[in-house]
Amino acid sequence: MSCTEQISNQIRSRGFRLTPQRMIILQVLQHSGEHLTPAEVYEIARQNMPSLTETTVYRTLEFLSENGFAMAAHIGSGKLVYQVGGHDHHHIICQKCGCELEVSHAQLADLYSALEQSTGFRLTTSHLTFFGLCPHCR
Amino acid sequence: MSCTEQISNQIRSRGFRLTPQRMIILQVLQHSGEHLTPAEVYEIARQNMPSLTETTVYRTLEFLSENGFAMAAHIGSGKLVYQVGGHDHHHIICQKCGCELEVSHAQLADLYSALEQSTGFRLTTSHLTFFGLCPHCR
DNA sequence: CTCATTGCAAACGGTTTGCACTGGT
DNA sequence: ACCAGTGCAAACCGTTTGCAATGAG
Repeated sequence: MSCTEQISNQIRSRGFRLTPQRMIILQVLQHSGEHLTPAEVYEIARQNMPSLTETTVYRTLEFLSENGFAMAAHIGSGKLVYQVGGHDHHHIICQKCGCELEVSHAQLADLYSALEQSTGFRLTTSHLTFFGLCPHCR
Repeated sequence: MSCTEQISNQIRSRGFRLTPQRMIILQVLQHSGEHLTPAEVYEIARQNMPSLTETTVYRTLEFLSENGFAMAAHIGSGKLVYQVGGHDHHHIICQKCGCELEVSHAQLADLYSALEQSTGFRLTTSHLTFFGLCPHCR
């Protein structure tokens, strides 16, 4: 059973309705693997379902993240993005040229446990964005 | 000479004009010590200068951060905030009750140098926001 | 059949822009 | 006197909302 099917079943079994809109948006997120803005999701999903509205994309993304089917994160510049699955990673963005580098969550694991210990919080942040100057621009 | 005066002189000596609006906005940032949203700056500054417009606040804050007189950062929920000085700190926000905890930059210093080493970037991020559950809500 | 979900259109909040006026240098 | 900086009003973009119609269960 594909991963999308797993989620589909969960949606139904939790008493929500599995609409074509939800399936397509899920597939878009799943297929891209990356984090997408609502506008990006809309653009892609629309190709399979021209009748889809942006409103529904917003509502569906909120629905998915509220119920743990997708994750929402604020990426640099304050844009909201969504992604499925647990591919935890972070970004470093160069302030000058705009290039991006991915940082695995493993590199932050120590920091996370140290912070959890010192603050008592249980951390769930799924995405951090660091800014700086890349080797080329510094 | 006060810190505001230092900046004032720098503004003039770099060929920019030192307007009452810029002085008041600088004082607001300096006095608060915290990071403020443009709207908050506007609200406070307006008390001393009722004729001040929100447009000017936006343009002045951009001017200040572009020229290194203030720092801009994206805080959780994608809001843009500004602050003066180098009071580097970060926040942990509880997803449930919304309470905030300040995290000193010292706790992240090790991570920063490790990241700089492994990526070659020179990091300048002035503010990170972590999300999680506070001791009370977890 | 019922109610969750959708589409449409309109409102919203934060931010940006064009343009004429003002005031710092 | 000149031009950087301001105020005003209107545009802009991403997001949210009210309401009637639809379609999944």
